[in-house]
Amino acid sequence: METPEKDNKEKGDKKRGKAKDNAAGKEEITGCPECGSKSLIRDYGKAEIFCADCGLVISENIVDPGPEWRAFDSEQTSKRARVGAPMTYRIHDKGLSTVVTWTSGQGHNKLNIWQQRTHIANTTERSFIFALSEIDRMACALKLPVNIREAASMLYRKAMKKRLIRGRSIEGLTSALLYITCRQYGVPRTLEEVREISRVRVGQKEIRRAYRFLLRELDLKVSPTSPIDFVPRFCSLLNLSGDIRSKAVEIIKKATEAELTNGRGPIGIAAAAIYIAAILSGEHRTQKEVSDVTGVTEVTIRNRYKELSEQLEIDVLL
DNA sequence: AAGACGAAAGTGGTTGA
DNA sequence: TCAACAACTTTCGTCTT
Repeated sequence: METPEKDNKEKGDKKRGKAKDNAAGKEEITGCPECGSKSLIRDYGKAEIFCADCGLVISENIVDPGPEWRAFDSEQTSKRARVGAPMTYRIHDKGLSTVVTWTSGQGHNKLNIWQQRTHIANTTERSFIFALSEIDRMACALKLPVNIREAASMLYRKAMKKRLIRGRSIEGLTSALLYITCRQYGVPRTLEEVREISRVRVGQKEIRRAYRFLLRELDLKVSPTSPIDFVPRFCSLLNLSGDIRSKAVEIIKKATEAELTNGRGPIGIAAAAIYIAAILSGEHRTQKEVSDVTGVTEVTIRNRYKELSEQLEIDVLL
C-alpha cells in the first residue's frame, strides 16, 4: 500500500514536503490528551503523531486506516470500495501464488530436470521467505511503520533479481536494507540500534559492508543525515517536552549555518543540541542520560556542546 | 556521591599518494 | 597498499555541586 492521501478538500491538508525542512510535511489536527493543546503534529513521513506543546508522542506507528481513493457521495463509496487483501511486497510471491501440480506421463529426464529446478527454486525461495520475515521482525522491533517495511522488502526483491544475494549473509543484507530505508524516509536509526536487534553474530562492520555494497549495486543514494532527523525520537526517549524539541532544532539550524556541523557526526550534534536545550528549559538531563539514549559518549557530547555553546554564544548556566 | 570536565591514548574509517 | 588524518571512544584523575 502506498502512503495514504486522504480527502484534501480542507486546505493545508496536503502540503507534503521533504523531511529535510522540518516544518514541511506536517499537518495540524486537534486535541492532545495530555495537555489539551490543539497543536498536534501528524507526520506520516515519520509515522508519528505528537503534541507540539508537551511533546507527548501519541502514536509512533500510525497506519492510516482510510482508503486511498476519494469518494464524494455514497454511491461512489460503494462503487470504489473493494474487498480482498491488498497486494504486498512482504509476502514472498506478492500474495499471488499459483499451485503447480504435476501430471503423470512426463518423460523421466524432464521430470529430473524439473525436480532439480524446483529444488533450487525452493531453497532460494526459502531464504527469501526467511529474509522477509527477518525484515518484518526487525522493523517491528525498531517500531517502524509498514511503508518502510514494504520499501525494504521491495529493495530485497530488487537485489534478488540482480543476483546480489548469493554468498552473502541474509542478516547483514536485511539489516543494511532497513538502515537504508530508514534514512531514505527521514526516520534514521543509528547503526548501533539496527545491530542491536539483528541476530547476534552480525557486527556493525558487516552491516556497514552490506550497506555500501547495496548502495553501489542497487544504485541507491542516501543524502547525509541531518541531526534534526534524530531530535524527535531522542527527545521522546528522554521524556522531553516539545519546547525542548523545537529549541534543539533551532540550535541545530544555527549550528549548520555557522558551519559547526561540518565533518561532525550528526548524532553527536543532535545529542549536544538536546542536552543544551534541556538545560535552557530547566528540564536538565545528565550527559549520561543523553549518552545512553543516543549512543554517543559523554565525552563527545561535551565536546560538541562546548563548541556549540561557545560559537553560538549560548549561555548555559547550570 | 554524582555529575561535569578534560587530558591522553586507542580504535576504526577515510583519503590521497 | 600504506601512511596520515579526523572523529569518536575509552579510561581515568580532578574539580564542582
